[in-house]
Amino acid sequence: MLRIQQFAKLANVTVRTLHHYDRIGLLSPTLRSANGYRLYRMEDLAQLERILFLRYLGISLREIADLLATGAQLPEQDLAATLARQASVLRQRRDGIDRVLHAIDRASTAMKKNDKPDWSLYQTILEEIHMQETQDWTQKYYSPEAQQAIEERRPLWNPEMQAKVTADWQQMYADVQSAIDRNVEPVSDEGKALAARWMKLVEGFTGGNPAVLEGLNKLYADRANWPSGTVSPEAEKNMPKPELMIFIRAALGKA
Amino acid sequence: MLRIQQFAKLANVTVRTLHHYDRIGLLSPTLRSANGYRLYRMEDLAQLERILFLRYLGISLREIADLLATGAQLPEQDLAATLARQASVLRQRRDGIDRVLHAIDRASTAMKKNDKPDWSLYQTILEEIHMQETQDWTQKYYSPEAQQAIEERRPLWNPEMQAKVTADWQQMYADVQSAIDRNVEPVSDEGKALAARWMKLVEGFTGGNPAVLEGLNKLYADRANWPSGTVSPEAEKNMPKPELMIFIRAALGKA
DNA sequence: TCTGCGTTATGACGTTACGTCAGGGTCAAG
DNA sequence: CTTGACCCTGACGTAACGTCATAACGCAGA
Repeated sequence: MLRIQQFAKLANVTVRTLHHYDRIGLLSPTLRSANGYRLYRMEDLAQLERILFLRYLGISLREIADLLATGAQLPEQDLAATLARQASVLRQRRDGIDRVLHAIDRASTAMKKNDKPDWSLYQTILEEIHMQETQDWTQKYYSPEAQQAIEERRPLWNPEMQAKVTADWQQMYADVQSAIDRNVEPVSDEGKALAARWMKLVEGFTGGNPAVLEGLNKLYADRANWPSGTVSPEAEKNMPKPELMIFIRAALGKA
Repeated sequence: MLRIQQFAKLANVTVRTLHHYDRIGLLSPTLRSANGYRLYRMEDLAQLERILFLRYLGISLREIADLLATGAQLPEQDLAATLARQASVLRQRRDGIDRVLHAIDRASTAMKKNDKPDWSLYQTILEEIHMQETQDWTQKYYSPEAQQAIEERRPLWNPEMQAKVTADWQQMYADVQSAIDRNVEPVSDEGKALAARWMKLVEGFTGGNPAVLEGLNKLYADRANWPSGTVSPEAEKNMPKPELMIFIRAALGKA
């Protein structure tokens, strides 16, 4: 039975933080004394520590509340698994920083050799930073295994490759649209051929890994919640229209 | 001559961000068109990239503005040095994450062996996280060399060592206070002996490294700006009173 | 018993770095 | 001459607390 300050000291947080967590319903003390004082127990400390760890991972208090609410039901068995998942998040972050460090190194040595104008120097570094930032928020969609798989295929993604893939998809969309316009049946031979070609392109990104595919689907399903600006206006135009997706799903016999 | 959206796209930021930076005076376009449109030049892009990089390092926009204002005067010569300093910040962060990862690992294997209550599991991890967080904001006081020196001496710091050092300092303060109470002259033999003992204790932390000592002094000099809560109430009591410092400085012939 | 200091509670405004409308001009194209 | 795509300037919203302000609680010493 600890009063708020004692408790705060144990967990290395401020009293105000505990007040805040109480107010937003993230962590309320198990009981109040007659005079209204918050009284915490060791049980609360364990919960608070879970919270603080998740906070360290960069998860918002809102999401932490959700995780803890739904996660509390789960059997304790996967505590190790959870820890492993969280470790993988940290590894991602560490590797991201490492890549930025390498970018700095490259820029630094490049600068020593030929005295380039310094502005192009930051260019590459910031590119790396931006990649890392966008990657950061996709973490919640991909499983650790999927992320690792993506990571392994990363070296394959250079600008020209990127350009070719974009062109391929453009052609793909055009062809499917054409099929729809011509009232081609999804289950026809042409429809099935298109679907096969589509899956082939998807495989180009997933590398045939089902975990990656699953993450990609989750990511797409939640596209309403994408932070605005993640998809540039021109990329927006390059996204498949829903009717194309419906056609392909039909051709695959999935709906 | 780019208009705001074009410019934003080049730097991978939103238009709103540029508006914000303009308003707070962090980055204003070199000129405005007759109709009031912001017009940016490549020169501005270079500046923005410097800003974004510093932002990535976790520096507040306010501090970035200060850095850029004072740093602009400096000769360009130390661009490489600046970059090196910034890289060292990132290395610190990466290593911090690494330590947390190791803590997770240790906790994880410990859990596999004997099924400890899981709450003690997070304890050690969070200790590591907290250390890393406090270390994070001391970065601005210590030079990269000093930080590295501290890092190297890190293994020496275990809890009992910590306890002994604290006790030593307590005794030190008491003895100096006693000397002051007895009206001992700072320049007397006793005063000089106390000062020598004091410096010896300081050396216990600095390891005799002048860079570390300098950082420590900066840190102490700016103690008015320490985020509240960094020093726990009891540690507060353990801090040397200003008169003690004055006595020692006098004994060292520094004032 | 009164006084004083430390602790606690609630309420409310401040902060950082923008996001997100709202209301209203600009400009080239159809 | 009206779109549609950009641009402007407010101005309020957000997240996770920090920082007072005000008031009651509690315990020790005079």
